[in-house]
Amino acid sequence: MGLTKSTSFTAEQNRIAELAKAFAHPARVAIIQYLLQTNSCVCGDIVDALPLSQSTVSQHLKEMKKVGLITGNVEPPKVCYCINATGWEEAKLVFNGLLSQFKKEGCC
Amino acid sequence: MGLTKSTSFTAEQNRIAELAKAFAHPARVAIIQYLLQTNSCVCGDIVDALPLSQSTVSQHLKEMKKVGLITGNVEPPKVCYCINATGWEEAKLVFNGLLSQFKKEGCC
DNA sequence: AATATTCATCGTAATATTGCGATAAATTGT
DNA sequence: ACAATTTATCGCAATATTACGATGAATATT
Repeated sequence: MGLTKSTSFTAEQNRIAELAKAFAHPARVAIIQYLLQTNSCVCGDIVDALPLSQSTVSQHLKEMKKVGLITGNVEPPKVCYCINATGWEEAKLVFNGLLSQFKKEGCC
Repeated sequence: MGLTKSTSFTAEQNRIAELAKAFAHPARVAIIQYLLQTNSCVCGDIVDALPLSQSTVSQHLKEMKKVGLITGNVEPPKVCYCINATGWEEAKLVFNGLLSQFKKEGCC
């Protein structure tokens, strides 16, 4: 099965894949769009805005935080989730860099 | 488990997620980079360039073709895989559109 | 027709992801 | 201390993904 070591690929390839995963599920996209569109960014509000349970949303948030795309500021008893400017800039660089490489004078 | 219907989310959210999946695995990224960097784009060459079996590479190519990011032109007995200009433009629009929405005057 | 080449598909196995309910942890307010 | 609120984590189940070898399909060559 999926026993491909990440060492089989370059660090850049692994990083791109990692960042892309943060966008590779509609719930994640919905969360990101919600964070972009509001200033509230409280976890509970995100849960209310999505057709998913609190625990599931929490997991998605955790994953996106792990790759550096969002941050979670504790404001007891709540947690304020936001886009992480640093990670977001990296994503912009990475995706723009990749997507701008195609010149349509292609082969076939 | 993963019983979230895609109908729970907007068509746009599903499409973004679908396109992101094409970039969400290092092998896919490697394939895309290979296609960007060469004009050869023959399936066999891609297989040789990756640490994966022919059947596995074929599956990845199939998936990326399904979402419209690449094309496969049959040139018996070979198949020439290329970036699909239309799908690529859509990906650029989609990701640029999303990534440009963040203004750092954020909340937290 | 038989063979060789190239790629797609099938069948199967291993792992990863997604999801939820239940429960734990942390803090506030009483 | 006790209850209430909010979020994280655990444990489990279902599905999806990834991977490979084996086999099949298609075409070109002999």
